[in-house]
Amino acid sequence: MAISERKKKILAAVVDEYIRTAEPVGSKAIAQSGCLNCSSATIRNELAELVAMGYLEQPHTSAGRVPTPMGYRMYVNELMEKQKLSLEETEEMNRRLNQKLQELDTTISDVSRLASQLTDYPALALTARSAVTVRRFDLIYVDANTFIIVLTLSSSVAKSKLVHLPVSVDQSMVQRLSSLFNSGFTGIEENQITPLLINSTERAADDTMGLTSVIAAFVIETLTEASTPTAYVSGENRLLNQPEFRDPDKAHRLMSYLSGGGYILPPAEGLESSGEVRVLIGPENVAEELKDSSVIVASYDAGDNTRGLIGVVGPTRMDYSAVAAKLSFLAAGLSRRLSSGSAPPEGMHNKLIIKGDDPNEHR
Amino acid sequence: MAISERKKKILAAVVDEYIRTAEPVGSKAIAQSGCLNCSSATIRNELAELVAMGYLEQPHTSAGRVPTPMGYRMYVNELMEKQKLSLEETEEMNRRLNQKLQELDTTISDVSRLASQLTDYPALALTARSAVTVRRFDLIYVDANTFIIVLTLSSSVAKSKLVHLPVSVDQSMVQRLSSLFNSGFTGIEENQITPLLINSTERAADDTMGLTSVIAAFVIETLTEASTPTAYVSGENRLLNQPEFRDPDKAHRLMSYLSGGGYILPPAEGLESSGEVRVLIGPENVAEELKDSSVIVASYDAGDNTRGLIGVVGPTRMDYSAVAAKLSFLAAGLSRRLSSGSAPPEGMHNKLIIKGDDPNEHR
DNA sequence: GTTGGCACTCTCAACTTCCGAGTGCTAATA
DNA sequence: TATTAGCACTCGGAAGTTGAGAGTGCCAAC
Repeated sequence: MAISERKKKILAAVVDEYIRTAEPVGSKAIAQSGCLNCSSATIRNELAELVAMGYLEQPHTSAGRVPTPMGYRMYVNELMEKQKLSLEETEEMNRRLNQKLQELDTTISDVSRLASQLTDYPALALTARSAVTVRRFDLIYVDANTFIIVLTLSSSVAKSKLVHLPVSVDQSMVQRLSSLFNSGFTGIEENQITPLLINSTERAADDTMGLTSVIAAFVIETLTEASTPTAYVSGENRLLNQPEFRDPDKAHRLMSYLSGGGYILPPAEGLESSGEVRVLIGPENVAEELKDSSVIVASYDAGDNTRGLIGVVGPTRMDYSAVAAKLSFLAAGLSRRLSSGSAPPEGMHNKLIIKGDDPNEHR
Repeated sequence: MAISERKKKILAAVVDEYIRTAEPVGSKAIAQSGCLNCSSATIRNELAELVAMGYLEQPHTSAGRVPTPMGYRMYVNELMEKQKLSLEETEEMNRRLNQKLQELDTTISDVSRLASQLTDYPALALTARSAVTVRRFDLIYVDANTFIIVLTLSSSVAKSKLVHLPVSVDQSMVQRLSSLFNSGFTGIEENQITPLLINSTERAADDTMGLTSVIAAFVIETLTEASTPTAYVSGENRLLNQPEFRDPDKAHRLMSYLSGGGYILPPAEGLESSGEVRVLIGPENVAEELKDSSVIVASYDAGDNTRGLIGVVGPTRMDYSAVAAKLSFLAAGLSRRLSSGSAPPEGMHNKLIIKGDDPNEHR
């Protein structure tokens, strides 16, 4: 059965009102809201039909109506007015985003924190790096017992490590290893680093002290770390602001789940363009713990064909429109700053390093 | 007025029982617990006096007694039996500690998570690095537009950064800068890096492209970061396990405070030897938000004359004895692994890098 | 100094009552 | 045929009531 225009309006009104008040919505409230010119009785009839159709439900006879997941779905897909952020809001967000991105390194987890602050829901951020390889090796000889490994990754990040040795090495050995690693270990992914490769390098370098395996271990570690998606969760405690989580047990369940990490995300994969937003309502989530919560995620482009996610978790009664707008904005801002060219994500703070900043900015 | 031996026993019994059950403790319960041979009436008399002395209080007439902060303080200082960890417990903790420390980098925040898991309270870890300087500079020339900065810090950690340039530089310039920084910027603290110093270096290097300031900025950033204490909080949500935080508002208040970072710690400074434990009970805390919670912290030695803290937060009704034992053990373990010599905290995973591992281990 | 006994207090859980919001239905109306 | 006004009915939740039980303080006896 098709849903009439008026029913849509009524459904939208119910969802809006419920999002605002967290209380079941009665026919009278809708009649008074003024967007329809008809009496509460008419609306009651319509409401009854919307219940029959599965868009709404009643907690009990003679309470107001509450949207079902199906109702929210309809709302998200067709009814809600896509919220435009006000000028002040975008400025505020830009300001804070810039501020965050000026700090180094922990960018992504900071953005997750920012998302949580802006939406007042728990937020999560997921990096999803794809294949990373070593582009270049440098070994710096410090003294007979110490050298530094410097790896330049395909993602244009340099990682280094200081190694102390219980035995002494000479400079020529370090040099030999450096060139061997540069030819043998660059451009390959972590899973292509086999014991065989390590052994042959060790023999070729005439290394009897196990230096090769130290270096190889660092390479494997670094590549694994760089290509493993990690999830950052922040603001779990904001859940307690929501009336539906006044039950400490319920809140605790979800919060532990969230703290546990981001097993939330399998269903959220497959977002294409950055800034695109996906909404998962209640039972649409695969995780049991999320079956009566909603997740909103936006994807961002981190360069190198990799994309990450930022999102928030809340009760099904979420302000989908506002949250979606904010996340989308954040994701887009993040993409602009991270993806363009192959500039390193960290430290765009200096004027000199201007590669691929926001193309809309005139400088 | 001095407190009699029997009163101490009774007080200890009340605290123990209250820690166990979170319910006010009645005279009968103590009489039956069997550690005193006297009737409940006698105990009632003693209890009344303990109330008068300020060690206990009654939520209302005709409820059992509950310890006051002063009562807890007495308990912690004199009465509680210092809990010994069982063999299984220490083994389990060692196992997990080793496991954590094999992973790199995020060690401290991992240990905080571990502390939270072990105690089932929210935990925090604070690094408190002191003055850090650069010990050595290396600039690696990659191509005309790219070079890598490698800083070796006095804390025996190497930090690196890949720099892309919009202009081209020649190798000799990079070399010049490298030696200038090595002579001018090593061994000094962040606050000694003045615009004057930067300017003179710039002129000496004949650098018209601002490379000097890029490098200097990275140095400042790195030193600042390395010497700024950071706090990691984990397991905030475990608070909800405690009956005293069943009120979501109360829980929320404390959790937000914790998520905000570690302003908790000023009062906890001044712990000397590592593994030493300090207990702050209720109003002894300076932070308003902690006035009816307790904090237990243990200090660890991170080498280089720096010490950090790990601790947990919970209701005043905490199992002080068990928690203190566990934290002390964790802190000691952490110290052993971090402090000895100047071995880098990260990556003890390889047999080769054996500097200053647990001296009790025979290998 | 210790104990048993007893009257008293106060909380908490269970139960009851009652109000009002909101419904569904019916009959009247446009 | 769609809408509206009116009305009886339902049900949840707040407020009030009650009773049981745990625990106390105090007194008199040991």
